[in-house]
Amino acid sequence: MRSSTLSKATMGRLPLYLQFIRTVQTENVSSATVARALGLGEVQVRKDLASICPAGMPKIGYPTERLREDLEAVLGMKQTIPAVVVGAGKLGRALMAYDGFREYGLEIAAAFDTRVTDSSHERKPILPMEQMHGWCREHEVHIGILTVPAGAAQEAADQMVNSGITAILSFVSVPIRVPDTVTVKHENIALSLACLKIVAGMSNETTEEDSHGSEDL
Amino acid sequence: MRSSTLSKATMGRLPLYLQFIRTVQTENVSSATVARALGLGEVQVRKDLASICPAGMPKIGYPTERLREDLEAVLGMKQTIPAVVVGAGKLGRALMAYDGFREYGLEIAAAFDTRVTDSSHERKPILPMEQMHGWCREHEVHIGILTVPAGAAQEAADQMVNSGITAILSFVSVPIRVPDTVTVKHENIALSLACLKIVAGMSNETTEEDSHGSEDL
DNA sequence: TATATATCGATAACTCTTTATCGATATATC
DNA sequence: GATATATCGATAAAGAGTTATCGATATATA
Repeated sequence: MRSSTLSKATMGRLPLYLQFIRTVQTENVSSATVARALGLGEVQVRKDLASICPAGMPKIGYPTERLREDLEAVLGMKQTIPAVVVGAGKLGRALMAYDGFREYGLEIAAAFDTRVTDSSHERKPILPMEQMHGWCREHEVHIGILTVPAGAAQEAADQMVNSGITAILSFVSVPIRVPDTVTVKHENIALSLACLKIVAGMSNETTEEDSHGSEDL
Repeated sequence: MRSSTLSKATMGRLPLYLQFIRTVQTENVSSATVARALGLGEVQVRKDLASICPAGMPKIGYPTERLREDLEAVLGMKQTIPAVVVGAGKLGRALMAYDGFREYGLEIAAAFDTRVTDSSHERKPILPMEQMHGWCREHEVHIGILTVPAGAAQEAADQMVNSGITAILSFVSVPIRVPDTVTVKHENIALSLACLKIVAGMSNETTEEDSHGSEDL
């Protein structure tokens, strides 16, 4: 199992590196530069980058172009693959319109909803749920974004799984049950804000001890 | 309370517990039940809960009501505090309409944008950026959600800081620079999806050598 | 009352992640 | 060519987080 020594933690930082590397203009970039820009430890950056790009050179750093390519390769951004949105409410439609996905090799191809509202002014089709199965099979879509109301989440998820979706990004605040073969990632925005509230010390209970400014959680 | 023994990891799970506890109907709930429901380890749940609720009893479990209260207390949900949205685009307006924040003691009070579009049909005001400073000071708002285009992010963030915002939830994909006194949490949706793409094994780039299915991340 | 059982809390063992240290090397300067 | 310096990769140490184990205890049952 020595094929990918990429730990979860490292994996989570790779997109961050890519984001920054894309802004670098110089031919080479050192771990120290990256570390400073992203507020990470220099050694950590070196360790992360070494694990995916063997082109680092003493005194020089990493060749920017090569590093970017390697990052994109590992992150699977060479090709753009399609995703669907399930639940064409406000959030769902906002995500459809969001063009930031392309940078990461993803494209939202369509949305599905039980109530098909007017989608004539949208650039991408909003289709009735009944068509999801056929549509996803036909277009070989395996990634779905779930943005339905909590009450409809489980049923929608079931239909997604049934349609061949194997990876779900859920914005629903309740947990959903899926087979082991399907991966679910919850993106609880309210929860994120709540954490921020805590971190920012707006709740009487503060974790007052880490003074070295790393502000994740 | 001096219980600053709450690790980041634990902190991140507390809202998850709260979410589930709120659905529990029985008078008491055991760590095993919670663990099963959330797919966590039984011991881990016990450790987490023990750190915030001393009312666990052998053979009984935790008193549901008491546990909920303690969770809400630690998470600072006793009182609802206001937040503002900066950038009233599609995502910004979708977040304004999202009512899941209240469950976590947060409420979006208003939005600000450079171009003030028609907000007469919105329940909450969308105001011009120029008014942010005064408005936030007057209403004592210290949490902001940043949903402007990447190019406008830094300037908007500066204005937020200047308006007294000390915690920012950013949906912008570029890093923003803020003083040390301000906490920023990035919520990169595209990035989340990208990770999912990797996890779901759609980027055949991860395991080139023989792999035994090391399913990390 | 005695025994059995479910469950907690604490300690310890383990694993994962981060940080520190150090020798090696590419380039620059003398 | 010799020396200095920036930077890498590797190894080791330290720190966090997770999982396993075990004794203690509240209730149930005989």
